[in-house]
Amino acid sequence: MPRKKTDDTTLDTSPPSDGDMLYSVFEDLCPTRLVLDRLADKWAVLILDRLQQGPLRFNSLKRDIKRITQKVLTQTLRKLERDGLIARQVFATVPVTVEYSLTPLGETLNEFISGLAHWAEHNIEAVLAAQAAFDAAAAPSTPANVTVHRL
Amino acid sequence: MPRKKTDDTTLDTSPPSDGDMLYSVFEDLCPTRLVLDRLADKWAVLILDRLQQGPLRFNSLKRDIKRITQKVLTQTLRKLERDGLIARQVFATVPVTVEYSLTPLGETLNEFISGLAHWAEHNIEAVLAAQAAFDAAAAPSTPANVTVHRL
DNA sequence: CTGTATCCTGCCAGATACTG
DNA sequence: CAGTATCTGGCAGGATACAG
Repeated sequence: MPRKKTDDTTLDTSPPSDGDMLYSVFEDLCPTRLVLDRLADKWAVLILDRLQQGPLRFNSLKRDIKRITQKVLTQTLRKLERDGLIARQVFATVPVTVEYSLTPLGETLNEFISGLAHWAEHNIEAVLAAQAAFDAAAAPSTPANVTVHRL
Repeated sequence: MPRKKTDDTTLDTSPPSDGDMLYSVFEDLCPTRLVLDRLADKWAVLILDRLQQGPLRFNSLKRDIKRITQKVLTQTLRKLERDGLIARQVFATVPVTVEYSLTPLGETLNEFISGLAHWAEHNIEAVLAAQAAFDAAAAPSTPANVTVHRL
């Protein structure tokens, strides 16, 4: 069976379509949302990151990205290929060889991811602290000198 | 009932934990992943964007972000609050009033989102073109002078 | 107004088996 | 080696009802 066109994760059918603004995050066909949806995919980011160092074969990726299944790896690679972020090259060796690499477009996106990673590492402390504070306030299991009575 | 500590979407229990690298996207507790997981949330980005113009009340957000349900709005606001990205202020008016606003941390993150939006709008043409080319190659329903025979 | 509590449903990741 | 096909369970997200 030939490759089927899997239109999922691209756009959803927005029934009411009550909007009259164009190209907004509030619209379903917003470019930002499309990109965000790609970045939303944990595995996609992992793959993009992995390919930063150069082209890799299918099983190399599978080995590197531990705990990813063949199916999900294939699906994610297809999506990235479809978006023009990675390139797929087949070599007619005896057991066929397939190599994946970043396209120029994929490289520019990767730069953004790097920037985001930088932000994340720079601010992770603050986020973690905020979470701890929030949790402490919400669930004071034993906040300080408070005695908890249980039946 | 007091607010419960909802630890979902924060970290998952990684059973094998086969990694010996620290702070990598390959680790589950990678800062980048944490941030990415927030951005992955469609509604979260929408809220962050909405708050860019200033503080908003719960129902304002609900009205602005069409098609979001109360439950999901509340959940998302809690997550963002927990991460220290937005602040929640309660006014003891007769029907209680609650206002949400960006924290400084949230504002810096928003700048990154803006950058990403810029990239998206700049490159959406290329992505769309790549998708069209991919689909055409994968599903040549009637690519050119090809006759399709059906029973 | 600003939530919480339930129930319900669809979709997607994971596991598994098979193929060129 | 690099996939495809199929089944399944869990859970995020929607709808709805109710409450302080």
